[in-house]
Amino acid sequence: MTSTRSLFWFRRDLRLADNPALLAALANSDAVLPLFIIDEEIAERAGEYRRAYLADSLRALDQSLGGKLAVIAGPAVSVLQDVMKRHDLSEVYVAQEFAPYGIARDLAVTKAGIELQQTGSGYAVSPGRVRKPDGTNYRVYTPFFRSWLTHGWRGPVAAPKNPNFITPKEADRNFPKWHPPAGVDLQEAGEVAALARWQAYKKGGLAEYDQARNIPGIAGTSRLSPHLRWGEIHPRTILAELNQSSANEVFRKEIAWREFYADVLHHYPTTSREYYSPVYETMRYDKPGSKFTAWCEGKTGYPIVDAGMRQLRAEGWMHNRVRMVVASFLVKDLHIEWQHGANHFMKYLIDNDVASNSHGWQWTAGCGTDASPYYRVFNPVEQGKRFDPNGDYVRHFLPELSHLSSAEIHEPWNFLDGYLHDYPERIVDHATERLESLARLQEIKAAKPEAPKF
DNA sequence: TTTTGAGTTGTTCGA
DNA sequence: GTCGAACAACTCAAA
Repeated sequence: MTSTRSLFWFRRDLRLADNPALLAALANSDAVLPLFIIDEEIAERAGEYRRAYLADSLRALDQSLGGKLAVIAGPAVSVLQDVMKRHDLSEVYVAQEFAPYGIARDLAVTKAGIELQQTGSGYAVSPGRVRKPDGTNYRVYTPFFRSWLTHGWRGPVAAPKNPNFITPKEADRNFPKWHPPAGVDLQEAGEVAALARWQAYKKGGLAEYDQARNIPGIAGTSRLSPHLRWGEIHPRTILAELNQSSANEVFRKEIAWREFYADVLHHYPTTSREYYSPVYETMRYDKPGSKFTAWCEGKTGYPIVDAGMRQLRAEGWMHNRVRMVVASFLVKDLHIEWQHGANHFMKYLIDNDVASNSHGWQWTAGCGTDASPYYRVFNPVEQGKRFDPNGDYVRHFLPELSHLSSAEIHEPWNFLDGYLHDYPERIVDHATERLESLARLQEIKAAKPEAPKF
């Protein structure tokens, strides 16, 4: 019998535990070369934050593999062809990808004559699997969630035992030397860190998740999003350990939101960039200019908005409640199209998942899968007072407001010393822009019905 | 087919 | 300050 040598191509599944595709590679081969391909086009586009996180995650993965991870930069097709030839590898094992870029890349690989052995995906239920009784996909979250629960998923599988990995040549171990910008502290990457974070959160914050998740000033969320984005932990691993308590149920629903948005993007692949509700494309918007710059820099004059935008630059991450507030502000107070905000987020976020990002933005912009009958316009002052009542979050990211009391901090314009330390004046008046946004909505609502002539 | 009920995350207004 | 209704008649799922 001839020995079979295969390639395992790591992409968005940078882990050994609960990785059925990796198990399939090892089960069907005598030896497996683990490889990660650096896509230089993406690396160029990605910000320093994302790149630094990936570099950290690759180092962690290599450590788990006993120093046997090959890392090669270049176009996927030519790297695969070259590596397979040089190492005499006959099969390529992967987990299926569903984001537009991954789909296009894998299609190019397949068209070049390289067959991909696909097992599993980064979701408990792969996109496209949850269907209504009539076979069509869901467009509303709650019915999707119920159907997703009914569908169910397999349990987690253990990491491979005594795997026979091929040792790559030093020349094939080109780990990127990417670092975060000076003064930026990213959370630790890698499978070990992901599992440790999950276990600590399960023992600690999870029991209060339903209450604490909306308060950005405390560590009430799990911060597992970057780990899920890179597949350092699989959602199955998390779901298998959740119970029926209300806090666990809310957390399970957040996992399901990730799966819902992946499913929606799967069925409507252009919605990563285009309007899910096309009528919103006809709305009047303002071109991004100095106000957009102020938003990016956290200098809008609205404390909760500015604190969020500065957290993004400080940590490559932003609290979910605040993501909604800053997104609503960009679209409904500054009248700037959601794609500009989504691009900015993708550049900075270490959890940059295109499905969750684009559809999270579209939900807030009003053009997404929100089933609400009314047009939500977040009030940045009310949101600040309600979810950051002590001002802890604002104070942490806006030192120029740290002298203000919790009663003053969300409305510095009402207090004599509000601008003592050069905090910017408000760039717009929220009440005015809210009405402007509603007026622009009326324009498209009025234009939409094309009445028959007779 | 037609009908009925439900819909993540909100805000404002007036009692 | 608190609380319920209105928002606007919508879209979608499911029976």
